[in-house]
Amino acid sequence: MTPEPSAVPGSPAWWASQAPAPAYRRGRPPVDVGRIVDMALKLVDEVGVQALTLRMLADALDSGTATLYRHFAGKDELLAHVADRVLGEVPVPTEVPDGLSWREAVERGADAFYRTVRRHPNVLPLLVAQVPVGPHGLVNRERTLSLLLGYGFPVELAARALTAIGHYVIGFAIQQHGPGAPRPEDEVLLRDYYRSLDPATYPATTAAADDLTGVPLEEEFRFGLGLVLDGLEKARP
Amino acid sequence: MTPEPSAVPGSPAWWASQAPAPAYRRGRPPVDVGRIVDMALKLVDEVGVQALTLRMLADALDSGTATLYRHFAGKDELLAHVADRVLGEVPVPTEVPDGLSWREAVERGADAFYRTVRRHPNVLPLLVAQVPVGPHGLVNRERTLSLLLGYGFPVELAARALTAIGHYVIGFAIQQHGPGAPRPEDEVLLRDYYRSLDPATYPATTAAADDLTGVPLEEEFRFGLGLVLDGLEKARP
DNA sequence: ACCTGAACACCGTTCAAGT
DNA sequence: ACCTGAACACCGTTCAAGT
Repeated sequence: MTPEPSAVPGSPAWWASQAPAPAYRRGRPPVDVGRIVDMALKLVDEVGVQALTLRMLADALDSGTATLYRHFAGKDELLAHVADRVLGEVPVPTEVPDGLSWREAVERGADAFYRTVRRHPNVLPLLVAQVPVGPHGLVNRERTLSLLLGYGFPVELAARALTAIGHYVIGFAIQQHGPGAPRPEDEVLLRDYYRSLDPATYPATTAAADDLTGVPLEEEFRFGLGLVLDGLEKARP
Repeated sequence: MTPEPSAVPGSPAWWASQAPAPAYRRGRPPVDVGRIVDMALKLVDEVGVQALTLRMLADALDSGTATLYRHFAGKDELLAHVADRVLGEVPVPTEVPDGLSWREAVERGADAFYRTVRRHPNVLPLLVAQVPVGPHGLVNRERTLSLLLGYGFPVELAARALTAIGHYVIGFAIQQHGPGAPRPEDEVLLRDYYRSLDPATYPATTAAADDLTGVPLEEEFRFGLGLVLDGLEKARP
């Protein structure tokens, strides 16, 4: 009945096996988990997940790679903590805000989530890879669900709304801001690329070139979110 | 005026620099690009992007890693072709289908896209990483845009609808089917995990445990897609 | 002219030896 | 009892030597 040792880092079984406060560490270790995760996030923000090296991280902490393995089973596990660390930055209200309609409150929540992940675009591949069930992910889910329930959503609709909106925000963010997305200065290149296509073969794409690129991202984000909220409005009892 | 040599594989500039039919290869090489990409896709389907090794791929092709570099500049470039290869499997209608409302046609298109990427869950991280502007991605975008235009969508709305729906499908698929998503047999574990949380701390999550897990995925997919389409219906002139 | 064995630099991970 | 230098196996990539 030992906890599954091969649980995938980031999976529910794995998070469940993680001690909330690692009791095996006594005294004040020279590097603690929080410092490692903070520094890892800083480096991921700078160079990306791929380019982050455990040696690089260890050097930045004035330590060695072997030391990291005293706190984390491996790179994947470390990255799962980095992802949850970012979710901890999302400001999720703890109670139903006064004088806001459900729609305004949900819009505000989705917006706060979006703005947080935009600050950490290189972390997006980690967030998209799995359903976030780390400590901060759980708290955020709980607060958002009870917000919806507080607005009178039936449990089932609240659950589905949460999934739909979460998917929308993450899906939008990674495709617009993730590593590999066109950088702002490349947007004009993408437009030129669409324009340079043969209009005989690509009539619609060349005609829509200006609408497919260069649209202010906030606006595009709000447009798609608005579609989802329109749909939810219709689904509400 | 040489083509940017450091263009990121998969980016517009990079695809633009790719010759449609590599003219530098004369005669019949023992391994051609198509065979490499097909085999790479097969291996990615089996073991995932991370675990795919160029040595593994070379062995499967009875070749050596150095040979692969005669056809691709590196692993990233190879993977960009794998991603576009999958987009080539999506059946996108070439003209407005008879007797279908725009909503039915769009629903059908999103569904076809969803079913294709579900067959290649390990490829999802590649699709999500960048706006797909490879040859097949371009053709799919063109056909879908002209479908919407054919139904009378204004150009701008068509472009935004395409982006919103594309984001929804990919975002949903990677979070439900991508590597790291709970496997079907783990769904019950995720439910037990939610249920096992302290109801005092997580009242909403424990109450919604059954609605957050085990929902048939087709149904959940259609629900969220329906929301977007409801919104589009409202936005149509 | 095209292919490739063998090497290179470097990665994640481990462990015996330090303090 | 805790930390870590140094090594290990293996990765993506390169190039000189083959045919």
